[in-house]
Amino acid sequence: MDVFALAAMRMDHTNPTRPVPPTTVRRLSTYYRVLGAVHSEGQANVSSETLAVLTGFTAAQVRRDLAYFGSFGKRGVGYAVSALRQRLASILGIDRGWRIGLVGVGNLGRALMAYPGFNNQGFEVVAAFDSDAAVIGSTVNGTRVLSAGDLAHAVRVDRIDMVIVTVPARAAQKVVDQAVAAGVRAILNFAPTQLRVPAHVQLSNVDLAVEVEYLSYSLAV
Amino acid sequence: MDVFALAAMRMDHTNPTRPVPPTTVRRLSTYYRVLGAVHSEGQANVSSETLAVLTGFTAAQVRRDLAYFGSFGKRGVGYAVSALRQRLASILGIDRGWRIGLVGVGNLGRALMAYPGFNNQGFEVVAAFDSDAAVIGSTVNGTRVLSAGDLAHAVRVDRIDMVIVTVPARAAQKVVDQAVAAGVRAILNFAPTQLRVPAHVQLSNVDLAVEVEYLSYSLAV
DNA sequence: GCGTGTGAAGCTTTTCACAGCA
DNA sequence: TGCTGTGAAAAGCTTCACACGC
Repeated sequence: MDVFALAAMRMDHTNPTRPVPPTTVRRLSTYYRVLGAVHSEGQANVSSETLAVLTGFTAAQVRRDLAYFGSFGKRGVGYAVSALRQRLASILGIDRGWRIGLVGVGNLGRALMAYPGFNNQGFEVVAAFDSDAAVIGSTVNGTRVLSAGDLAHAVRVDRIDMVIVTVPARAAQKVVDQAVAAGVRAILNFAPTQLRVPAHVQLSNVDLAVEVEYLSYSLAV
Repeated sequence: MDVFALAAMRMDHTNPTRPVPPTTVRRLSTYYRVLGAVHSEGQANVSSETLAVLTGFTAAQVRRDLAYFGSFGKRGVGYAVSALRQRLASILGIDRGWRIGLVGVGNLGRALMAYPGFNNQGFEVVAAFDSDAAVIGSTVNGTRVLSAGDLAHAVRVDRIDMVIVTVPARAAQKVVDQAVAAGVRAILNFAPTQLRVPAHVQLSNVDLAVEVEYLSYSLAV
């Protein structure tokens, strides 16, 4: 492919021309979810104003967010629900069947394995891991639980792209080191601790205490 | 108390003089957590640079964040670990023993009830609720599980300040309406749906799908 | 007429860089 | 000397408001 073909690709409204704010990417996820509801109600088109009501964002935000990826709405009409939903899936990469390994089959790990939109919508938990002999060998949500020691091997054999970490904080870095050494490209960390990963590995953290404490602050003011 | 006493209160470095960015409040939560670790290592003082390494934020962010609430560090020395930790607890309001009701005792609800820093650190889950007869009456993490129908009554009798919602999306609005009508002041919502609450009620949402999809986007780019 | 797409303005948040105090 | 606290600059993000195309 030559340089002109590459330039054409960039012009076809599949790739953004300007940098996309991280805040926008996080909102895309919510648009995708509510479009599912709109779709199952049989609506063919939806306006930025309606999406604003359904998501809690503003209409201007909705239009700006979607416009990063091309002109996708029709003036006077709105956005085609089904096409927009597919487009968002493609942009978010959740149409690729990412292969996920989940480490730590406690309550949080089980909750995530059963979460609507995790094991189905574009993600497949292909293996789960734990260090508790009472859990190893059992099946959770249709996925076999392996020994934590098998993580590196399984990452390679099962071609795991992403690891979700739901182990206690003290065990998290070791898990991540093994996963990274075995070639994992992304880590989603739920353990309340700061993890170190090489620059080529994507890391996101979810701290379950942050939002409660934010609410506590709001009440206390 | 006269107007001068009130003015003095505002000058005593307990209350911020400038508006505090929400981003700062969310980071305070992380400072509080890592200060616990620093404290148990016996460190008396800690610099903004060290806090930056431990949290993944920048040293300038740390100093700016803490300075919203007063001059709390010593130049050339850093921040007094123990005093800063107590101060953050006071700012975040997590020294007040907020009384929490948790609705939806599935895996996610159980995970939160067992979460370090939830049931202890300043929050007390005083009652849990579910609609499943197989769970009602049992005890989870030392808390009795009541019928979801008892929510409004329990909010009043047990003086519940905050409700954590870990029910399926379709059941969430009803739970919130009951809790709000009974006088709850804050809602922490884990259900993937947009909730409506009156302006005087604080609402925070945690969407567990957002960060996985953000990682998916990062991998797909 | 309706509702998108987007310059421009406004606001928020981060980063820089250094004066000033222990 | 070391490290905080903070003006000022830069970067990032949201909102406004309206031209334009369906």
